[in-house]
Amino acid sequence: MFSNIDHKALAALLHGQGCANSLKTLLDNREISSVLIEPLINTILDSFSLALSFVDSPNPPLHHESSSQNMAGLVPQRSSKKEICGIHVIKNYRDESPTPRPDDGFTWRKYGQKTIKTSVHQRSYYRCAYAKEHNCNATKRVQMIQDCPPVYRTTYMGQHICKSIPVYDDTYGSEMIQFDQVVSESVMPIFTSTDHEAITIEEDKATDHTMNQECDINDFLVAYDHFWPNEFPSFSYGDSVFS
DNA sequence: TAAATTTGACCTAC
DNA sequence: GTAGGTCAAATTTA
Repeated sequence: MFSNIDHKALAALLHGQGCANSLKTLLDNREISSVLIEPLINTILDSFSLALSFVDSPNPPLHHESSSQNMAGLVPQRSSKKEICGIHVIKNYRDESPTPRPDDGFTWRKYGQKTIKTSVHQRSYYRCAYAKEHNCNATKRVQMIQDCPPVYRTTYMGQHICKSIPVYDDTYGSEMIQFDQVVSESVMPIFTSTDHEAITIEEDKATDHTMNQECDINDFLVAYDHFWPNEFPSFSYGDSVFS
């Protein structure tokens, strides 16, 4: 089952989900008041930051002091999530485009490919192209998880410290991640980019039994084809910006 | 010809 | 012993 940290990350996400629901209710009722809305938005953003921090960082930042009290009880601490050589898994994205998207804002170099026992598809391994020059430890794994339509899972690991220039507008920061709507209580919330293009986040284990068992509540999938045709909402992770 | 990719071998954790 | 991850030589591509 989930670790204590996973529970806290989930709790943070659910907290943000609840606030997103409240925000939606306000908007539905045309109660467009900054006094009401801003605290909710701040709390939602903090929920994301905190949830990510449980996964990624021993010292998670809180972007909005104004709402940090709302997250009382969700004390950040070092994630107990699976580590490989001290590197934390960061994100999984599901790419429903015919080919895995290479232009995620960083330059990658393929260094390996393996047939995975639990999947008929091979898994490709990439590391940052500047791994040696800048001692950047960022890596990613790309694996097809479905033939029709082609679906790829990309798992990002480590942090980019190479300061490579993201393809997408850097004006998006972590604070630009926002909830647009919440589909249901049983579905993870939806990210949107700044043009409000919906990005579905699915909990992985419940739906993908063909993959190997690397995913937990912290790993989620994003429909790339919803994501990439528009400006990718880069989000900060420590000193890195993930796109 | 340099850079990128492929692929079999090797290493390590379980 | 097995499986996943990485290395590095060989091969391909621009």
